Amino acid sequence: MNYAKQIGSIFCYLAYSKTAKFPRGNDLSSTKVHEILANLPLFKQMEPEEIDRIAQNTRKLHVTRGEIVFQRGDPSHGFYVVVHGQLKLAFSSPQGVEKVVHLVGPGKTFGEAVMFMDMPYPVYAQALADSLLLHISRTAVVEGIERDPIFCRKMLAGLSSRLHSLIGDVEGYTLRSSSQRVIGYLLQHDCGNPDSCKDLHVNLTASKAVIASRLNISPETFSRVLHDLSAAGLIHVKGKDVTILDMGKLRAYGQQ
Amino acid sequence: MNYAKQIGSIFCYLAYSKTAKFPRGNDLSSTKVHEILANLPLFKQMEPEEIDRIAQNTRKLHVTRGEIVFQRGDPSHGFYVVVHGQLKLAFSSPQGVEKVVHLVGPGKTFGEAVMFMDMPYPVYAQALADSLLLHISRTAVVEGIERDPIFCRKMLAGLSSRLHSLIGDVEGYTLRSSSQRVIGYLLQHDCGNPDSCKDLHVNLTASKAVIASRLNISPETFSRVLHDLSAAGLIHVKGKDVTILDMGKLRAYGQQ
DNA sequence: CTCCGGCCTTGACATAAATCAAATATTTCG
DNA sequence: CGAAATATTTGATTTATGTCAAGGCCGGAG
Repeated sequence: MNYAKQIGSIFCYLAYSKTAKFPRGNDLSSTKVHEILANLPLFKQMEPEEIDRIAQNTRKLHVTRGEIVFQRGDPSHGFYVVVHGQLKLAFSSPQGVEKVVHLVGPGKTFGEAVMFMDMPYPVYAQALADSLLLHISRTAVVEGIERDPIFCRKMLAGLSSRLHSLIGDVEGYTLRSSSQRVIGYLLQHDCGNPDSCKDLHVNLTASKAVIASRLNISPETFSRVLHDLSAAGLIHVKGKDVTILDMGKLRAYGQQ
Repeated sequence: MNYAKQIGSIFCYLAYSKTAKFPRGNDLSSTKVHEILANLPLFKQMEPEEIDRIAQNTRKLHVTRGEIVFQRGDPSHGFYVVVHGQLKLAFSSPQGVEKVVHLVGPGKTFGEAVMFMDMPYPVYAQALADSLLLHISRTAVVEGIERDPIFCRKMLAGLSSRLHSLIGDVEGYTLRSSSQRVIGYLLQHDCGNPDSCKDLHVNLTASKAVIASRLNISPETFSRVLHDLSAAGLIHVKGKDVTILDMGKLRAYGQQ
């Protein structure tokens, strides 16, 4: 069975050189909200006038690197879409240790779950890079659900898949060693056909410390694991570029 | 701030002496499915004829202690309600180590999330005691969603709260020590007003080994933590009965 | 009652991974 | 460009928790 698939989605924050679903170079702040929304899978099926209704209740949000979008404990009034940039969702212990739960990149949404409950955010959100977000208000979503069962089903599907990936995370945290988690993370890039991926190039989208936290290991351990895998000739690391030299052996290494 | 609330819901499987929402002594297999459904929060708002429609697509399921309800990898065709009894959801590593993700007791549901995706179960379900389950078919749910936006919202709320509690679990696993997790588990029984809970009695609903697995610690460590807390005069343990002797100190002990 | 088998506890020991500390890279920015 | 800040690596040490092993307890079967 496919190891990467077993591991689930702890490891969904690698990116080939260009993942951007939105134009990058030009001025996005002038892009019509409607356009962006219409391109999200969540709204794909919607009538234009419905999307307009949503757009009416959507506001653009520019955040700079390091900026906090919301704090743990804040009340939720809607959910967010990342147009470009990257954010982390994390909590910190009383002693100040930080744990990254999730990394969110372009085209991805976050905060849906909290929106549906009368509960404050259990995590905080911080921008890892200057980013453009959309904030879609709860009322628009609730209306959308009343009106459109398909939208509702998509919302359910979205939550379900988030839940599924969290289960994968829990499995990783509880059942796998630190090196297995790192390997699973790298193998996330497994393309369907392993044979065609003899020499796979991978790009870490965040600082190694952040990724380490996401994998629930210390930066030191992360560094050491990468070192060991390099020494074993399984990967090659140059800065944020990781080349998988031997997919099969890497997968096998993770199995034991 | 309230520690137990921070910890979230790793720890939702303690029970006061009687939690049963369903009659216990008499023959439940003759109870009308309709009745049981109508008492679930999920279906509370529904018209009787709608509930009938659901009941039409529901089947009763008797399982005996140790029986597997579904395996990891099985396809999902609906979700389950526990009428009475108890189940565990768990996965096991290639090396055969088992990790309990969730304990499900009377009145609770499981398997909703997987139902909404085209994915096999990521965990398996096994009865910890002889149990009566209902299985509600996916088609009934999908129909219900089409027809009734309120039902849809409740489904969303249910998934959201599951997600929320999983986040709490992740927080526990990654940020707390083993003794903190045990304490959080015990404090789950925090009633709203701490002053009125000077002497709280708690009952472990599953074997200590299962609970230890749920908390992601070895049975030995679990035993030792309980021992230490007893030695410190914070709790008193007699078999599966745990008495919290000093709530405040127990909470403080967990804080550091 | 009393014997058996599964659970639980306790102790001794092993170990993965964290922490601490210091040396290098790498990036940022005046 | 070059200095300061930040990120990463590497080594030495500590520590929490797991593993192994043995003994005790308790509840059910006979």
